[in-house]
Amino acid sequence: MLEKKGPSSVEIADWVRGQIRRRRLVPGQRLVEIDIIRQTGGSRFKVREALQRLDAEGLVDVEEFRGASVRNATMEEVRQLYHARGAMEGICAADFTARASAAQKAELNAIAEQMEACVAGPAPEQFSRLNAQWHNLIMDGAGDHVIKSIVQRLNTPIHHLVFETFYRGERLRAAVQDHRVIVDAVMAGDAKAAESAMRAHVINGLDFLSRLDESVHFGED
Amino acid sequence: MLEKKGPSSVEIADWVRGQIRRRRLVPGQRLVEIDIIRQTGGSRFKVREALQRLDAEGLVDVEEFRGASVRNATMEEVRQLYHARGAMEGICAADFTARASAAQKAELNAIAEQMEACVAGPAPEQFSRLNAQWHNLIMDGAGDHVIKSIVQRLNTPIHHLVFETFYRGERLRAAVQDHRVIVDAVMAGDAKAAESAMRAHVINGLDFLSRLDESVHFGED
DNA sequence: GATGACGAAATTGTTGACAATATCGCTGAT
DNA sequence: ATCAGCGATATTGTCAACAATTTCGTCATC
Repeated sequence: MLEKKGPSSVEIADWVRGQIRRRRLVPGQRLVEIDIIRQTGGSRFKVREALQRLDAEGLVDVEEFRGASVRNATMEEVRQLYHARGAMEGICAADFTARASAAQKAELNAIAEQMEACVAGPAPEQFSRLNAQWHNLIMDGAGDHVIKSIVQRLNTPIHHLVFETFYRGERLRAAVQDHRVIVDAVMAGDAKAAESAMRAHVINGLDFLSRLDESVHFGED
Repeated sequence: MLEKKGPSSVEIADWVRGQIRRRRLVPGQRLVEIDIIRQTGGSRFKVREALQRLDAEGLVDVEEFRGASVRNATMEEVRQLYHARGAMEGICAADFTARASAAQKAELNAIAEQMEACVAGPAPEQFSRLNAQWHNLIMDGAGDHVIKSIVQRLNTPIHHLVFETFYRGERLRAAVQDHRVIVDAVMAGDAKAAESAMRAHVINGLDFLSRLDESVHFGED
């Protein structure tokens, strides 16, 4: 008999993280323990452990006697997160160039081509999925697992922002161009060029976001 | 009346982190809840919350029914942590060049000069303290608080390794030279040069460590 | 003497009840 | 009508007892 054990604190933390990524929980919203218990089936103890984890990750803010709430990033914090991410993914691009297998490099190119074909399409979800695949492939092929986990943690608070940008056609076209430059550098075996191109690519995303921010303010309540 | 409350989970986590940094707790060592309760005065609940936090930070490893133990970094993990740190501190060096006040830049130079005078001295602790001050000043002056907190988290598992290197005179001399190059770039207002010099400086530390690792193996039990 | 089963001790996981605190609505006086 | 004070309710913090699991020592057997 498989007795259904309740979820572990790690699984509960993953669940909350997923809710935040899907925008079912928005910045500033309070996380009431009872609600999480009802929705995940976990015990109160495990829920509180999970919230401590998320607080350590910087994703939620736990205040004494006032509970947890989803942290909301200022534009300056977003800027720093993007710069950090650009630097880390740049390292991965260089390592990918030097260490990835031929098959992985071919797949990188294949995904980039799929994205090119997808630019005109109406579904940003598809594009976003391919984009995630592409970036993950680089970090995996580089063998930089520690850096990958850091990047994923950095990304969670700004995940929805990244997704927002994919609703704009111009951003899609720019991203595809950036990817082409990076793939070419990788294929040519030029690690330094791949690194700086990847870094520029991420910073381009930040610039695009900054311009959006000037017209529509994300950070407001 | 100030009733002395027990330490919070954050304070307990800080205590454990400090013990690990001071090498009173070494990699692989098991962290028994009872012992931490006795030494910190915290309740079991808070101790467990603290251990979850540290697990989320990647500093300890919590296994089901087997408790927490200090995580033991492989040389490959150390390599990635150094590369990540180099990239992040590089960003800070560039931002420092662009954004720091004249007073902060003068202080940066002053600390560098103190370190130069300290090279011949017998106390690596003094040098290590100045080094930490110098690196913190750059991150503070750059205004990159988010990046600073990431760097500090990355550093904890390798803190003792960084300290080890300061026992060797040749490393001290090399570090002082690197610092001079960085300070000069900052003073000249050349952000790009400051960034690449800072990055090279951190990677130099890694190289030194790698050479040490070939003769003396740190990672063994 | 080596090996495996068994059980006691140590350690961690879980639960529920209770205390402390904040939040919000209500009452009443001005 | 407005606001201060007060109390009820919701939520979080704490603790102690109990259950589950691992670990280690013991003893019998081959």
